[in-house]
Amino acid sequence: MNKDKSPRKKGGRRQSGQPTISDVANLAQCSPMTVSRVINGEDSVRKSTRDKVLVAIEQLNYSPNRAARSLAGASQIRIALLYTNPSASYLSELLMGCLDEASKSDVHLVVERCAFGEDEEKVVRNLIKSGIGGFLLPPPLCDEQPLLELIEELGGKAILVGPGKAQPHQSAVMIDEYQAAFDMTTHIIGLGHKRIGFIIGNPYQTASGQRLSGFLDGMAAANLSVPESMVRQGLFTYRSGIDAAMYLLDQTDRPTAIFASNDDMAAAVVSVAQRRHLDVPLDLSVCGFDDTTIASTIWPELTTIRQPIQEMARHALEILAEQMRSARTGKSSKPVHLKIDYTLMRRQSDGAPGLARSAIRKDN
Amino acid sequence: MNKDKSPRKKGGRRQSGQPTISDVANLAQCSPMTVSRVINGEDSVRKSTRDKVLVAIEQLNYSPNRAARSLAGASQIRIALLYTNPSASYLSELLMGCLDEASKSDVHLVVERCAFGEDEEKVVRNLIKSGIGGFLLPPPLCDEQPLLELIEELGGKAILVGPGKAQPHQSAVMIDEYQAAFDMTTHIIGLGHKRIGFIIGNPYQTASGQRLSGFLDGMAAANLSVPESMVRQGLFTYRSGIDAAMYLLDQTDRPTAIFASNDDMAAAVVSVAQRRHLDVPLDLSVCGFDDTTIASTIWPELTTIRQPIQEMARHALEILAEQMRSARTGKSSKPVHLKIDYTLMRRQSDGAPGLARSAIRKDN
DNA sequence: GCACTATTTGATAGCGCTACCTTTGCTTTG
DNA sequence: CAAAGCAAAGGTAGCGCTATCAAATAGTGC
Repeated sequence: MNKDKSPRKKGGRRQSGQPTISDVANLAQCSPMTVSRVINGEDSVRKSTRDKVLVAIEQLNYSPNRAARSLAGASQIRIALLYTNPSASYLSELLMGCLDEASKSDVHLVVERCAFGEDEEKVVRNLIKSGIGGFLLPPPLCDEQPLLELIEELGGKAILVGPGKAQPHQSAVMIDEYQAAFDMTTHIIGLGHKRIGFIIGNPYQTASGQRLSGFLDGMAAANLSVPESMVRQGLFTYRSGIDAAMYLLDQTDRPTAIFASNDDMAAAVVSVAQRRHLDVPLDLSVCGFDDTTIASTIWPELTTIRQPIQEMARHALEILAEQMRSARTGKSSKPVHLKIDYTLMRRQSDGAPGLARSAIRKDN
Repeated sequence: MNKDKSPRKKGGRRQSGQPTISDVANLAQCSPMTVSRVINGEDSVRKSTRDKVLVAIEQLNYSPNRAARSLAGASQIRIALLYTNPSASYLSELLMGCLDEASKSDVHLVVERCAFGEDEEKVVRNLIKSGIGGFLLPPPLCDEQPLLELIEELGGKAILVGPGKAQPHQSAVMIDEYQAAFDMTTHIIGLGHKRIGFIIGNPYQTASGQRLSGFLDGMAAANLSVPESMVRQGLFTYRSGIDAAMYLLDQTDRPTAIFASNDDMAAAVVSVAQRRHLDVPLDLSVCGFDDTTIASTIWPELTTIRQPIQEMARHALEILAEQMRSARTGKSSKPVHLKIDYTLMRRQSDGAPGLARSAIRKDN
């Protein structure tokens, strides 16, 4: 009946001007259903047909209408992104990644604050009751065992973003914290440092332990000893970084480099050093971890480890959505543990120790 | 295959279990159409009927299905949130507010990076071509006249979030920058300071001028003079804050308080002060503006002005969506300029001018 | 070749809602 | 009292997509 590009017949209420699935079908000379199949990656479409459809999609610059899709498909997967500590930069990157993927895979994303240990349970219960089936948990929530158990008990699915260590029951997207710390340590050693201080992160987050191990093994691998006085506990906060830095720099044989388990503490180290008129990086190299905003705000900017948080978020959402979709059709799926590559961001806070540097060309 | 426990007649594909508009209509003994009218606040419904419907809605705890709504209504308002400088904390707050409101008012939100001055035009053109009708512009994009003109020219609508100054053609949601700076100045004076330094923000952002005026007028209102040596240009960056702080503190009669036009620069002031062994706030009070993450990360935490960014974002999106909706039905609407209240966040970086040590200790 | 599964494709019928038009039930008037 | 006017309610037909099932086509073994 409806022939073609006569855009409106009587009763036509179309307005968006966007091409529809039928437009594509017409161009590709097949039925809308087939186009739908191609879009949804079903594999019962012959290669030649699929290609024709793909070409038509490309040509029309078609993109499916979300509203129609979720109406018809009754799919509407709903996922909550829980957060506690609004470490803003982390959160916003996370958000960007999630948003992007959510709109791509047609997931309804709900962002909800979930105060650590407090009303946690209530929040989760409410969300599940309101139809949320999946949870995206960034640190430190992803390290909280009771929360994970609660979600599982209530029939929700969870995926962990950036946990220090993978859990057997939940999927996770993470970087190799241990390896990253190891690499950073090796990098510092490569600069010529031998006496290197380390500030441990919050002991309740599993990542802290991984980073510490990475550091220790990195030192061991270079046959460097780590006296007890060169390792100090911190809490991931700037304050704790100040205390730890003071302790480390008070040692009679002070370190020529300090590797802090996150950027906030590293920034604190820089501040303490400068108060003591130690030039960073000339007198003291400082390295952080995470590449949060503060790392590139302060001066000198921090050499640190960057996690591709946005990418991780995207993957996490994708995996979770996929698992939920297959769960709906009865299939159960095993937890996936995806490791993503990190980057060592070389900036201005590190260099060869002391005089050695001025003897060497100062080109970096 | 097992024929499932189909609780419905064949063809019934409902799954959500949520009540639909027809359920409400049945209960209220009227047609779905009437219910729709009530939901949409049309006024051609008799009071008695409307009440019956309202009761039914309440009873069933009905809420309309967004997907169906936007499919049928062909509404689907699409708004892009453009950003340049990923000042993460600002962005994430902005995002949270937008997300929340977007899902409430059924707006499709697209978040897009728009490099300052660079491919700006291309980004905007593409977005408009892809059906985006509205733009949410946070600083510094909201101060860029060419961008505003481009959007208007292409038929898009824009709303400015936190511009220094309202534009006659665009709606805006903002705080009173001038008044906030004035208040902060008055606050500092109230602490007992007389010699107060000021660091100006990036001269290309209109907010900078507003803040400066607020400061100057605040000083004038207290009959305090502002020697030229007490005001220094900055660029909103930490680096520029360091330079400005050094300049101000190098003056023979150095200030007892410094008010920086944003938190990054204020943090830099603290750092410089500490390097010179000036205690903050005992020897020098420091105040910032914006309440970004760094303000509460460093030690001492900064006293600063907090904008309720989330709330502003919510309002902005709401206003823009409303304008777009009415624009579609032919009505045109005047730009709205909404002023939101800010808060002076009192923290640890300010206090009465210290009497104790006036001389600079220069030991280690 | 023919019956008999696989594999692909197509037709149909909605998903829950609203635009648009028609009908109903009153008032207004001449 | 009929013609007309108007407000309130209902009916119909999709919005763009997918679930479901039926049809067509291709692939198999005897």
